[in-house]
Formats: sequence, structure tokens, C-alpha cells
Amino acid sequence: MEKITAVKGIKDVLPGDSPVWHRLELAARRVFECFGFCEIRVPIMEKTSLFQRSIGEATDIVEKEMYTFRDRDDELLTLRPEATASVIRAYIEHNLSASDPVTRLYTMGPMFRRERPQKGRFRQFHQIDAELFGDDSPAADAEVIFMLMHFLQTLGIGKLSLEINSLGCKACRPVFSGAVVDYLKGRESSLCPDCQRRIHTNPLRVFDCKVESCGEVIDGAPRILDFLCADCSEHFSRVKSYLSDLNLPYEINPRMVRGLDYYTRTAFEVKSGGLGAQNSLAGGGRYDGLVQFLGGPDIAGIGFGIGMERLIACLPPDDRNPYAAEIFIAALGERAQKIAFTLTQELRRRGICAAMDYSGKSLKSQMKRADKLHSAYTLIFGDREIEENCAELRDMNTKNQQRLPLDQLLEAVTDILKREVKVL
RNA sequence: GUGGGUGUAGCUCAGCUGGUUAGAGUGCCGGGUUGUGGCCCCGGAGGUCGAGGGUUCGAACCCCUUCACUCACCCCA
Repeated sequence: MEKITAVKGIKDVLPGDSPVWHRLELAARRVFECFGFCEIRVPIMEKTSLFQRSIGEATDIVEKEMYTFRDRDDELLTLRPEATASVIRAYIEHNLSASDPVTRLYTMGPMFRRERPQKGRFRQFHQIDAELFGDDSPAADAEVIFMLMHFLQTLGIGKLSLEINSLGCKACRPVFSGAVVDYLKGRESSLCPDCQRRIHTNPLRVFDCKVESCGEVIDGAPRILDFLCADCSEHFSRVKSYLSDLNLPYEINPRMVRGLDYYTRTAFEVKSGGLGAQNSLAGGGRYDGLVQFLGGPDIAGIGFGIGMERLIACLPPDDRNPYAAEIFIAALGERAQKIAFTLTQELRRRGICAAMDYSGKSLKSQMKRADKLHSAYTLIFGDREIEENCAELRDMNTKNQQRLPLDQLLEAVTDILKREVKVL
């Protein structure tokens, strides 16, 4: 029989890995909520047209990476390749701008892109995503960037580099694009085949090329920063000024262009060493026209996405046991086991992590089991104790054992454990 | 989509120029006091050597095909 495995590029998070994920998710919630962000949970699939319009028809994501299928009623649906589009859709659909002119939202979950998997790149991957709507001031840009950096620092990730750029707006970007195309066309023969193609499809992408010969051409190319209009230029310098006020080191990367069409003005990216070729941990930027473009009011927006798998790859390994029992009940013989069974469930009902083994193994193997579960206490009793109406409670660290009255086990154990829990 | 690398026990890997019942560590199960864990010792279970074909007296090892995983390009989180 053919073995059924997980789909290529889609991974399980096994019990040993889940503590890191929990830590990450909790840390994100704590930090983001300090900055006034509320969670929004958006669906994992949307109408295909949402992504086509927001991300851009000519992007790689839309052209060849989306998981798109026809629903039974012929509607085209797509597994989301990123979160921003869905958040904006929900923001518009539920008219969230009406209840608060400035809205801060975050969300996290799986995204899907059909790429060839490699280190740090999967077909189902997870992002933490934050979006700020309704504020086009440079302070909003700086706040969002600061929150991102603060979050990453909270997790103890070293060797972070923050790169920023301004991509201009509707007014100045086309002028720049035109200049770039003119420049590149004159030097087409010095470019790699990919870049020659890009001149016509997405000229700004040439800036991302890593081929050496292209690099030389790019070095001499027009720079977006020289083409910014007065407003964009003013905006960018104020963002930089805010970042400096926060003592946040950054580098200006005039070659940075983000892969999604909707970005305007501030764009940023956080990289980290030790991630292999996919060294981009997080990226984001401003998208002032997008809400309106998707049918909503003319509201500014800025946000970022963090790759959770990549983040975890930067984190020190977490060896904590995914489960630690507070008490293990080791019962010997049928009578004891019957009592132990109810006791275990009762303890659990009281919020105590109790564990036992139902298979009637030897005390030795039950003790081993208790040890493996890192249980703080083990309650031991068999026929002998039942005759004497008691049970032995062993402290696994000190090896001290005390007798507890069998007919008040639940109360006695709860009492002792609650006291311990409080100390912790 | 295009290249390179790797597929042997649940996991990490040995396996010399092809040679007989394919190994280790770890994990799992059991034993070493009759009812007491971690350390140590002993034993056990577990593998159609990714799959298919070929060469050969004989293939985990050589050849071909295929699949999977992985890294890189591309692109991005």
C-alpha cells in the first residue's frame, strides 16, 4: 500500500516543537497589545480576485505561486499567500474605519505559496502580521518599525539588520520607473537574461538581482531617493528622524524594492545571519492607496509580516518538555487502579496535571514513567496501603515519602499541590 | 521551472576494493530485591538497506530509471 505522507513543503509541528511556537505567539500578543494592536482572525481562503488586485497581476506570487482552485459553484478561490489583503478586505467589509479612525490590527497563521521548498522556505508557512490603518504620519511608520524590532529583540535574536527605503508615491514613482527603464535599455546587453526580461515585466526588480555584472549596472542606475517628490522626501526624512530618536540603528538600502506591487513610501526589511539564502526575517511597508483601490475609503495603511519558521530558526533551541506532570499516580493491583483512575480524573478536573498508567505495569516501570514525565510527586499505593487506609506520597526531588489518608486523598493531594503551585 | 547533494532501525548515523545471519549510539519494552525513578549492567523488539529494473555465482555497495528529501538559482516571510 502506498504510504501517505504530508504534502511537499508542508510540515508538521511536532510536540517537541510546540513550546517554541507557543512562546513566539505569546510574546507577539504581549508586545503588540502594548502598542494598541488587537487581534483579527481572517480566513485562510479568499476569492482569487482579492489577491490579484492587491498583490498585483505581474508579481511572481500571483503569476505562478498561488494555490487556486474552482469551487463547486465555479467560483475561483485561493489559499492566501499573505495576510494583508485579507485584513484589508475585512477592514473594508465590516467598515472598521467607522468605529475608529485609527485601527491597529494583528493576525497570525498559515500562508500558502507554491514555490520550490528550501531552507527557510515552505509551501505552507506561518506569518505574524500587523497592520495600522488611518494614520499617514511618519510617526506611524516609525512606531510600526519600532514595534517589529522591539518584538524581535524581546525574543533575544541577535545580528539583526534593519534596512529601509522609500518607494515614492503615485506621483513620483512613475517618473523614477521611467528613468530606470531608459537607463536599463541603454545597457541591456550587460544584463543577465533574467534582467533583460525584467525590463519589460517589472523593471524595479532588476535592483534585486544578485548577478555580479548586473550589480555593476545597478550601481550606476538612477536612485529612487533622488526622484522623491517633496512630500515623500519630507515623509522619509521624518521617519528617519523618529528612528534616530528611538536609537534604532538602520541602513538605507536604495535598491530595496518589495515583491508586492502595493507598497508606497516607506518600505523596510529585517534580515538575520545564519538563515541560509532566505535571510529575510520580516518585511513590510506603507500602502497608502491600497484600501481605496480595493473598494474602501481613502485610508492610509502600513504593516509588516514576520516569517515564523525563519524566526524559530534564529532562536536558541527550546528543550523544555512539552508536558510535565505535577503528580503521577502509581497504583498496584486492580483495586488500587480503580481508585487511582477516579482520583486521576478528579485531580485533572481541579486543574492539576495528573498522570497514571492504565496497563498494570510493575511499580518500577511506573516510577520510570513518572520520572520521564518530570512529575514532581508520585502517589504510590497497592493492597498493602489499602488495608491500612493510606497512600504514600513521594516527593521525586527529595525522595521523602509521607502517608496520606486514603479516604481523603483528593483533598490531601489537592492541598499539597495547590500550595506548591502558589509558590511557583 | 532549472541545477547540485543525500536516501540503511522511531531518531542520528557506521557499513573497508561487491562476499555468507546488515551494525552502533539514542529512544522504546523487560530484567538486575519480593512493591520505589534518574546513574550503571544485561536482555529484547524493531530494517523488503527509498522503489523498479539490470550486471554478477553473489549487490546496501556497480549501472540505468524513477520517487522522495535537501541545498541553491528564481522569488520572498
